[in-house]
Amino acid sequence: MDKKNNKNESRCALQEILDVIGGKWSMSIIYALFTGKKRFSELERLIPNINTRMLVKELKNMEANGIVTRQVFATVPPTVEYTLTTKGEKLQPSINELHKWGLEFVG
Amino acid sequence: MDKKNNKNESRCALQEILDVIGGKWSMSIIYALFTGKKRFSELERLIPNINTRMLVKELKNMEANGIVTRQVFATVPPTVEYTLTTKGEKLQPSINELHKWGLEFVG
DNA sequence: CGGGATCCGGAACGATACTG
DNA sequence: CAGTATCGTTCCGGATCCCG
Repeated sequence: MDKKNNKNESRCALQEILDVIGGKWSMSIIYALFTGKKRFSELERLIPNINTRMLVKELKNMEANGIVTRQVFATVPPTVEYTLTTKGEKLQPSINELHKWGLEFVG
Repeated sequence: MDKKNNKNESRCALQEILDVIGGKWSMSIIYALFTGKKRFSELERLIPNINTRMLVKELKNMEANGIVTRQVFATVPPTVEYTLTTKGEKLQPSINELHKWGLEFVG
C-alpha cells in the first residue's frame, strides 16, 4: 500500500533524492517553506502557475517522504498548514548550492 | 529546432536545473564523470541498469545544456569520450550536498 | 478553504534489433 | 564501439468539475 517505500531496494539513495526534488514543483514548494509554515492557499499564491491537483500531489508525496508536516485545524472554513520537518529543512544547503549554480550559469 | 532553449522564458532557473539533474540517470552520469573523462561504454558499465537509449539521450541533453563535452576520435572501432565542462564540474558542491543529505536521511 | 475524482495528451522510460 | 530506429508502456502534469 505504501507505494513510496517499495520502489526498488536495489536502487541507491539517488532515486529517493529525485523523488523528493525531481518533481516539477518540488523545489519551488520546499523553497517557499524555507521561510516558515504556510497554508495551502498561501502556497498556491506563492507558486505561480501551479494548479491545485499538482500542489496536493506534491505535498502528499513530501509528507510520505517525511519532508513536510501537515497540520489540520478544525475551523470553518478549514485551515491546513504545512511545515518542513527537520529532514526537509536540511535540504536547504543542497538547494542553496543548486540555486547558486543556477545563478552563475543560467542567469 | 533547439528544443532545449525555447522551453519557457517566463520560467526561472529552477526549470533548467531540473532539466540537468532531474532525469532518472542524470546525477549518476554526472557523478561518474566527476572522476574524469569516460568513454561511452565505460559509462554504460559504470551505471548499472541504464540502457543504451537512455544513456545517449541524457548525454545529448547534457551536451545541449553545456554540461558535458563530446569528443570523437576517428578510430576503428570508433572512440568517443565525454568530459564535464566547467559548468558541469561546478555542480559538484550541489551534488555532494544532496549526497550528504541522502546519506543522513535515506541511508 | 482544502482538497478529491476523473479525463486526457504527451513525455519519460524500457527492451530490442540494427548499423557504420 | 557507439550509437540509431522503432515500439510499447507507464507515469507525469494540466484542466475541469465537484464536495464537505
